[in-house]
Amino acid sequence: MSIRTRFAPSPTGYLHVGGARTALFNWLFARQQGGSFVLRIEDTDKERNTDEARLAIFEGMSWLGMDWDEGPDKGGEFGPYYQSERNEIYNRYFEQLVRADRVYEEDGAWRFRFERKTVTMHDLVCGEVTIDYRDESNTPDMVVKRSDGSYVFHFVNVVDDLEMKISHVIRGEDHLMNTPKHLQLIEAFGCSAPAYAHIPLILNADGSKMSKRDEGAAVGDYQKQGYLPAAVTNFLALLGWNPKTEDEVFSVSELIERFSLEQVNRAPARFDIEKCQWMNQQHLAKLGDEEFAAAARPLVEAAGLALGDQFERIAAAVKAKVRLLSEVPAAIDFILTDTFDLDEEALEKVNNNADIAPILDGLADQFDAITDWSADAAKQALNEFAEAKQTKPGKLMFPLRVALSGRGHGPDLGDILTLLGKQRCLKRLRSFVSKLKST
RNA sequence: GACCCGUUCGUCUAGCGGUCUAGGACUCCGCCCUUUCACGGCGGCAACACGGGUUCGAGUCCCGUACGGGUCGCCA
Repeated sequence: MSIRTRFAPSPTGYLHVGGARTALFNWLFARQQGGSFVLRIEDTDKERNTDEARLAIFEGMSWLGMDWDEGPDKGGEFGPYYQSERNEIYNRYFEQLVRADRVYEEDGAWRFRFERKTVTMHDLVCGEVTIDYRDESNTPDMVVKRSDGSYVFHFVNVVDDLEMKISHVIRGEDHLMNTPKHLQLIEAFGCSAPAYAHIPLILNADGSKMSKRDEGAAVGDYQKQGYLPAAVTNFLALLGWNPKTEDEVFSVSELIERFSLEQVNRAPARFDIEKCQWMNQQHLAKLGDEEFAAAARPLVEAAGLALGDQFERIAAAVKAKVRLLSEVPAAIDFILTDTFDLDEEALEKVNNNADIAPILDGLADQFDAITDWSADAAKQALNEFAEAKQTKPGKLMFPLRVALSGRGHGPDLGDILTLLGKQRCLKRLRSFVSKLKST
């Protein structure tokens, strides 16, 4: 029996992180088991479907690195993979229900007649769950075909999973109560059911249900804010699943290797953006300089900054210092351009030392005397100067940092000195001194 | 309301009857490293929802209560 999983979103909005995580669990499981991962678009709600939403699904999936073996634009043995194109198949299955007298008409719609008995499912995550269908008030016969002739979700979803030979249905817990309905339908078709695994939902930080519109709900936003797909994947995987080790930072292939449905939790998890950012920082730090520069480039360009020919080195100087790639432009703008803001707080800190202006002025002279500029040469000059002034070099480094970069945080001072070069350092130092005097 | 599922630090979680004076991670705080900024290292604060059982022994099993989530559509 081959392992086949699927992700079956409906194109009615952007790709939601909850949906992405469902897709991820299916994808990880399929990849680990050497099975197939199918993408099926459930576009039966003509009113709400949009092309934009359909594209957002493809883009989100691709960005996160979840490739599908069968699906739209890819084809496969069990297509078509848009439900809107599968009507003949549904008609066939519906006829079967008619012949077996399992459906009846009501107001033009067709209802499926449940068997009035208890239905037990064996969920891979939730365990054994029994629902009593003898209680008719709680489980009214469900509509499978609308009065306009179209089929509803429960029907098409079940038919497609059967037709596409899906072996494991991994979906959100919001479908748990639907499963006995699906089981009854499958039984009526005389087929055997796939295995089910219902994974807990993702909640907002305050514990409320996470839905569209909520902060951090759209996968596309993570891309815009400069998250690495591998970091988001890693974070999402750890929400409701644990790898049984104390490590938390995993590459995608490590996740595939370790994933297991048995280790999926049953309680819903809250979405903690702080930890997600930390995770991103961890993944960012593991990148090579070249990779990091390539990942940061589009965001720096989008900020309207000219890259210059030293971009890779400049970007590398802040690699271990940012949590999000979107922080990169503001972290290096003072190197790429000469017009940048002076941080008031940092300036105030420097001004706390009333005697600093003449000292920095003297340091500028010292720098000016350097013929062969380098970070080491500049630091040596700084040391000698500090000694002459009977102060510690460390005392001068923060003011120098602020003078050169306009802020208190940033790349290593040595990197700043090198990347800026002698002339720009001198100019900034002098102009900063004049600002100090005038304050 | 009915029916399901759940409940360990603020958050993500380890724990599957004794090894738990409950472990790890994020956040926060302190120290160290760093002549600067970070990274990093070390340490600290902080949890078994509550009440009954079962048991020699319960965070771990059972039952209630409370709380949270889900589902009750001709949406998916």
